[in-house]
Amino acid sequence: MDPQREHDWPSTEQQAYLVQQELRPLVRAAPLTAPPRTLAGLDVAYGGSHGSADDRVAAAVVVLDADTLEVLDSATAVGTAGFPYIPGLFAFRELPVLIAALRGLRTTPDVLLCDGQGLAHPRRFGLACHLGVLAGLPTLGVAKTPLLGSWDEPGPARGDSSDVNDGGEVVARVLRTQHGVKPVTVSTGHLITLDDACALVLRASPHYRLPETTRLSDRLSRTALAAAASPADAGPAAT
DNA sequence: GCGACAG
DNA sequence: ATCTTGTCGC
Repeated sequence: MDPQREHDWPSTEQQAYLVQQELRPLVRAAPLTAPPRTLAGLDVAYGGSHGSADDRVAAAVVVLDADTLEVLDSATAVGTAGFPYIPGLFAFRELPVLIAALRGLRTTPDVLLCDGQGLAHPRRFGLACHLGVLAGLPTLGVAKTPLLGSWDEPGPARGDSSDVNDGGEVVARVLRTQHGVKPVTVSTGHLITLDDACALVLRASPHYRLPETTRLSDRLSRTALAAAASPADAGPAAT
């Protein structure tokens, strides 16, 4: 009775690669069917001892009016990070709790603004693509730092941008959301064009480097994590 | 082979 | 992501 199997089962990491390979063809490069009326931001906060593969996490989703950026709906979920942080496999770490949070919404957002990459990924299937396919909604990725690719430094003005190239294709765009700030990296997730994705990110970032969707979901996920620290946690909770 | 590497 | 003091600037 060896503790190990005789046969070499695929490692968890290898299985994750296979899942991405299977799901990637489901991504649609189609444009938005209509101007979005609502935008949703998603983020995850981590707590407890870091580095561990099963720490406490809290996810938050905040739905905003696409024009006024007024908060229309929000939901949170707490859980466990059952997957380590591996660049390229980031989605497997945050997806479960993010999906749980999404299920707590009363409304269905028109577009999901994800905290990370979409197409700008080694296998062209980052978190935003993954989330788009699973939720069946238009998604885009807005990352604070690029994961790969090369690009020219964009101009200094708000709205200035430059295409990110990787392997001979444009996979993202670095976009200056405020004058003089470090650009964010925007890439398509699902059912949206890169032009529309950048326009939405810019519209959602009237005051700061990061869009309000990201800032609000970041804040909410942290408070949700703190609130769930003492009591025995429950499932998704709507606000 | 070596280094880099979303959050 | 998270751990953290002081510091620059409006």
